[in-house]
Amino acid sequence: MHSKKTTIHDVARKAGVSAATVSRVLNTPAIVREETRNRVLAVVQELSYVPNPLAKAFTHDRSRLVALIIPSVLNANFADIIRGAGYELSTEGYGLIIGNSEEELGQEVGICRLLRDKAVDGVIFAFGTGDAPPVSELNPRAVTAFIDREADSPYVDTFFVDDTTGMRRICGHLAELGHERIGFLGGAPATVTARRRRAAFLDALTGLGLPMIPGLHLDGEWTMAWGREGCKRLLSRPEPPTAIIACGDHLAIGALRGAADIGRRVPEDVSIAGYDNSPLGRYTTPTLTTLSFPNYELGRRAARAIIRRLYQPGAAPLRWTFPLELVPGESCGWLRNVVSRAAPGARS
Amino acid sequence: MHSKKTTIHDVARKAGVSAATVSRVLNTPAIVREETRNRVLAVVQELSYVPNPLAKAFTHDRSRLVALIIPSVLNANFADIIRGAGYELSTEGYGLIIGNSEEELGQEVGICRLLRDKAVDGVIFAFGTGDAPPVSELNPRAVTAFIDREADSPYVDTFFVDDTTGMRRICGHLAELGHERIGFLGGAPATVTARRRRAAFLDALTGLGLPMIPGLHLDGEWTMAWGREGCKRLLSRPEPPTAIIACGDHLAIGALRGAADIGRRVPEDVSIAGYDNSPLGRYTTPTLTTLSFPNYELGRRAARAIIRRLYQPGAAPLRWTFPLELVPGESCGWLRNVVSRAAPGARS
DNA sequence: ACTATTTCTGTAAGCGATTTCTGAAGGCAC
DNA sequence: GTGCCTTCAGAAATCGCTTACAGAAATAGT
Repeated sequence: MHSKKTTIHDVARKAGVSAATVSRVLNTPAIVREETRNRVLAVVQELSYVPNPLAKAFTHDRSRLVALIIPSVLNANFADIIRGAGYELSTEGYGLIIGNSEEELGQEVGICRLLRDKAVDGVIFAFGTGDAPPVSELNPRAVTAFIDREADSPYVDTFFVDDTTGMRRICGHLAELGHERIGFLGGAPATVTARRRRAAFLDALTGLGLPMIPGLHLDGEWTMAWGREGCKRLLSRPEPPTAIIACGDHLAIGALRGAADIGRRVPEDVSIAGYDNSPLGRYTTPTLTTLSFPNYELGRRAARAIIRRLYQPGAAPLRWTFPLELVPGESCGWLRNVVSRAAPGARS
Repeated sequence: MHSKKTTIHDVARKAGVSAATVSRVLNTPAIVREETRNRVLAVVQELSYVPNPLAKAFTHDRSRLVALIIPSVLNANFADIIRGAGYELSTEGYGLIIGNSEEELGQEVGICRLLRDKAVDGVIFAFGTGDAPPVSELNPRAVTAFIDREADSPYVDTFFVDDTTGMRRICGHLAELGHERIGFLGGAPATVTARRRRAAFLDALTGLGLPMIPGLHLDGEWTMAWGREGCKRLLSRPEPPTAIIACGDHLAIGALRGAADIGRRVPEDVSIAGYDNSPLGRYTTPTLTTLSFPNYELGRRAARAIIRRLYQPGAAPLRWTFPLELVPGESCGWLRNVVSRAAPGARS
C-alpha cells in the first residue's frame, strides 16, 4: 500500500506506449494521434498521475520561482507590492518567495545566498539599502528587476516613482494652506529612497521659494517609532514647524501619535503629511494627506518584467517612472493667522 | 565566454578525481583523504563551483521550500506570522513561499495546486476559511501545520490561541470598568476563527453574568471597512452599547475611525477593544486595548513543527494553545455614571 | 500496386547530482 | 612474505522527465 509514487513509466506501461509518448501527450498534445492521446489521458486520470515537479524543474533548468526582497513585511505598502507581484506571478504559474531583510543592510547577502539554493528564476529588489543588491550571490541565470533602486547593470528593468513631482505636490499643497515652516521627517539615510526623497523635498522648497531651515529636516529610520520620536522632537523646538512632511506613511502615523503624545492637535496645531498612500492612512484620525503611491502596480509591473525577461533575455531594459498625485486628507489644514505668521526670521 | 555552467564533472576532471569523490568532499568530507579533499576544495574555489540546486532537489526529492497560506498579506498580524516563520525557516536553509488567499474561500485550492507544482516540502495553513484545507491538492509528500484551524487528520501539528480565556479577560476588563451593554464586531462568519471568537465572547458574557443582547452582536468580514461600518451601525442604535469588542485589531482600528466619523469620542463616549495586538494598535489615538496575540511566535512554532516533521514523519502530533493576556490601552475607559446606567432593560 | 511523403511513436541519450557496490591501496600482525 | 582488515576512490546505476533521432506506420500520389 505504500506505492512509491506513480511515474511517467507507470503510465506508459499501463497505456502500452513509451514514456516519450506520455510526455508528448502532456506537453505537445498536437503531435500525437488522437486515439493514442485519449488512451494515455485515460490512464493519467486513472492513476491520477502528476509529473514530478522536481524532475521537471531539473530537466528544464527552471524552478518557476521568483523572489521578492523587501525591507519589511510589516509595512502595508510593501504588503501591497507583495500582493501585486503575487497576483501577476501566480497567474503565470510562478511561485513567490519572500525575502525580508528586516530593514537591515547586511541581510540581503544572506537572503540571496538562500535564494541561490532555491534556484529562483528571478528576483525583484524593492527599496532597501543604498548599496547595489548582491546579485553576484544569486544564481547567474536569475533575472532581476528593481523597484526604486538604481540598476548597476544593463538588462535590469527598473521602476521608480516621481519623487520630484510628488514632493512638489505636497509642498505646494502645504504652501497653499499658508505653511512656510515645514519640517521634514526622513527615513534611514542609508537607503537611496530616503536620500532621494530628501533631495526632492529640498528641491521643492527651493522651487516654491519657501524658507530653508535645515534644523527642521531630520533623518531617522523607517519605523513608526522614529516618526513618533522625530515629530515630538520637531514640535518641541522653540520655533516648531507648522507642518511636517513624513516621507513615508508609517512615519506619518508615528508622527500623528507623537503629536498626540504631547497634546498637539492635527491639523489645528500642526499639519502632517505622509507619502506613500498606505491603506491605513484612510483609517487614522485625522485621515492622512498623502501621495497616490502605486504599490500594487509596482509589484505587478516588476513581476511582469521578470516574466518577460525570462522569455526574452535580451529585451531592452525597461525604465518606468510612476507619477505621484496628491491624496488630500484631514491631516493638513490652513495655517491659522496666515498673515501674522509671515517669516519671523529667515533662518532658525 | 558563454561557459555553459560548471558541473560536478568539471570539478572532477580538473582535480583528477571522479565526480563521486567531489560529491563526497562536499557532502561527507570525513570519508575522503585530506590530501584529495584539499585538492578538490581548491578546484571548487577556483571554478567557484556551486552544485546545481535543481539537481540536488531532484535527487533528494526535497525542495527545501515551505509555504505559508494566509488570508491576507495586508494584515500586520499575518505579517508577523510571516516574519516568525521566515526567520525560523531561513535559519534552517528553507525558503518561504507566500500564498495569499485574499480572504476568499475558493482561492486556497488554486494556491495548493500551484504549490504542488513547486513541490513544497511543507505547508502552514494559518487562519482562513472554515472548510478543511485542500491538502489533497498538495504534493502527497508535503507535511502540514495549522494555525487556528482544526486538523482533519492525525500527523498534523496544530497551534491555537486560548480564545475562551482571552475573551473572558477583555469582557472582565470592560465589566470592571462598569460596562454592561457590550457590542461585538465579528469577523467573516465563514471562518472558524470568527465563529470561535464569537462563541468565546458569548461564553464570557454568560460567565460574567452580563446581559445578553443579541442585537449588539454583529457579524461581518475581516476588514477595516467593516469595523468602521459595523461600529457606526452599533452606535447609531437607539440604545447603543457603551463598549465594543472588535474581534480583531483591524476591525478595531476601523471601529475607531467609525466612531470618529459620527463624532463619538473614544473612550469618553464609547470604549473600544481590539483582539490581536497589532503593532498598529500602539500608534492609534487612543491606543488600543487588546490581547497579547503571539503572532510571531505562532509563525515560528508552526515553521519549527514543519521542519521537525520533515525529519521525523511519524512524530506524535503537536497541539499547542497559547494563552492570551490583556494589553491595556487608552481605548477603554470607565463608564460614566456607572450607577445610573444599571440595566435599562434586559433585552433590546 | 508501388513509391514518396507525412505522421506518428519508440529508442536512447542526456540533465547533474547521489549512492551502492566493488576493487585498489595501504597498514598491520603473524 | 602472506593474509586480512581498513581506508579511500572510481564505475555505474539511479532519480523522472525531455527530446533528438530514427524507424515504423499511415497516407497520398501516380
